[in-house]
Amino acid sequence: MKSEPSEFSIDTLYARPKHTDMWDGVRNYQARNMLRDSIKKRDLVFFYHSNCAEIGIAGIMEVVKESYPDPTAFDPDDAHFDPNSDPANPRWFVVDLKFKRKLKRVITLHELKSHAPLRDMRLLQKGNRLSVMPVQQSEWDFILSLE
DNA sequence: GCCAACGTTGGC
DNA sequence: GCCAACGTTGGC
Repeated sequence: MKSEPSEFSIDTLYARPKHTDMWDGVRNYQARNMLRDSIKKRDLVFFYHSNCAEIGIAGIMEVVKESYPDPTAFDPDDAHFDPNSDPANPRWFVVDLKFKRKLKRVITLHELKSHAPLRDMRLLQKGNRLSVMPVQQSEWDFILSLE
């Protein structure tokens, strides 16, 4: 999952009560579908820092609560308010994530691109802009071996 | 700040 | 249903 650290970083998550927060504000249907349907409790998730000085994978989170409606979609004062999301038929979803650990160092995008075993990673495909995307087990293991 | 890639909107 | 216009993402 991607976030701009100027908005919300791995350290922001750590500073939250119980090191846990909801992953709100996703407003893309493909990403929504993954949040809603595919991501399960106890899944592990890479925290990717985008659009910043050191772009790459910064840490690991754990899903502690499966999908439920994104409350920010119902709040007119929230930047992610969506008047078309009806509480009776919510359009957007969140999961709760708990900080697990930071990687020993940020594994940068540049470095990820340099490794053949990661060639097919969703993150590295051209034009990819999804903020939530799957990681294969083999990719996960390989990335952690780079630490 | 630039711009390629992509998603969404809305007129027709 | 098509597609031009527009907005957003995110690396550089």
